[in-house]
Amino acid sequence: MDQKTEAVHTSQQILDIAQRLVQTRGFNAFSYADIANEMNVSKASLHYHFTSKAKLGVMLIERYTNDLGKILDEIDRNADGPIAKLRSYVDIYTRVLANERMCLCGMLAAEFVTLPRPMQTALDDYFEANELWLAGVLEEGRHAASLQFKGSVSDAAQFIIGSLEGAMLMAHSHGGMARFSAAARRLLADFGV
Amino acid sequence: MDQKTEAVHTSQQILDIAQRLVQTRGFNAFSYADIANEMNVSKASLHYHFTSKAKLGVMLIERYTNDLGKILDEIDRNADGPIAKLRSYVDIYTRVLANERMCLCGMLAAEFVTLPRPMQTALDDYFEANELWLAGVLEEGRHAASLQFKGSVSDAAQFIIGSLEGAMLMAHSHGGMARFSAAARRLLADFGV
DNA sequence: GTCTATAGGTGGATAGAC
DNA sequence: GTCTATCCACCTATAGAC
Repeated sequence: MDQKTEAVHTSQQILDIAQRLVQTRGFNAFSYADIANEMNVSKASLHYHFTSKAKLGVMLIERYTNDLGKILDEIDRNADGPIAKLRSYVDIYTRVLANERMCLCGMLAAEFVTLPRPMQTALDDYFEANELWLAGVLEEGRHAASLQFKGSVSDAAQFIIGSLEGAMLMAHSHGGMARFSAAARRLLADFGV
Repeated sequence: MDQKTEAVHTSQQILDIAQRLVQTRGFNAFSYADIANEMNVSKASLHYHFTSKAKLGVMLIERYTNDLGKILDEIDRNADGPIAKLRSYVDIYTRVLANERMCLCGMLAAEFVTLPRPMQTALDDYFEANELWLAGVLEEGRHAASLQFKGSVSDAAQFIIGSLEGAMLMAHSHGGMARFSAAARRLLADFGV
């Protein structure tokens, strides 16, 4: 492996570990030392790849948003209709929780006021992306009469996001996967799924 | 005011400030220094009232749980039937958010794995108290046919708690009170309210 | 009950050698 | 790219005077 490949690889590994730490402990409760210990490198090495914790945080959110985009694209390509899309969307959360993690951005939402501005902005983008995609699915479902719900699609989209994040938050600390699954089933049922 | 009264007053004031800081910033993102600055006393004085941050945290949760108990008792005395009780329960969250705060225990739930054991245990008790009370209301409402929902009362109670905490979490950082109110309306509607 | 002073640790970040 | 060494700010907590 040449230097550049190695560099990319290291950066990715740092992001992977940092992401897991944020998803389990939160942004304010992990440190460069945590990552350094796990990788058996010095803290200074990490600063070579990410000059500040704030920038590392922004990169985490942007990568997470990007990964979500790819998943949503794949759902759009493969899922057969709004009901399947909604189910697949819920499955995203299920898989995260199965890894004993919180949604990265749900965790960061709790810490929102303590985060540096650039991270707050990146968070806004993440949730907006979720909302826009969901609104599209709901609109499609309403038009095809395969989904039943009242009110605006954006209100409904925001409700779904909030309920899933909240169910995840509670399941992560109290009740585990069984609790989340029950909540997800009930939520889907509210939309006729 | 004698010494004892003064002591109680000071402890309460510390708890009040600490509670607000946890509700807005989280347990890991506030310090004795924050409280000391606000009260114009030294950090050491605070340690006289609460020897450790962990104990302060436990006291916060216990007081919060206690206050909730009083509110629920009052709802039980004054509210006319399950529908009114459910509405009043949602209003508790609304009032917290109107103060530009998160639910104390919702915030702590996000930080759960980083909290000292005694705080985790106290958190369990808080959510169990919510769930038990809600389950009672739901049972009553199902029996009187004033509330409509499927599945077990405890699943439904857990769903309500998760959805409200999640709606609050999202509203706190994105969308504000309007977003929470819309979510609360939709949630109540799902139970025929 | 409150203070000053301080201990002992950890945080993020930088300089400069290799 | 990684290291050691170091800085400075902040953290929780304690000792001891008042």
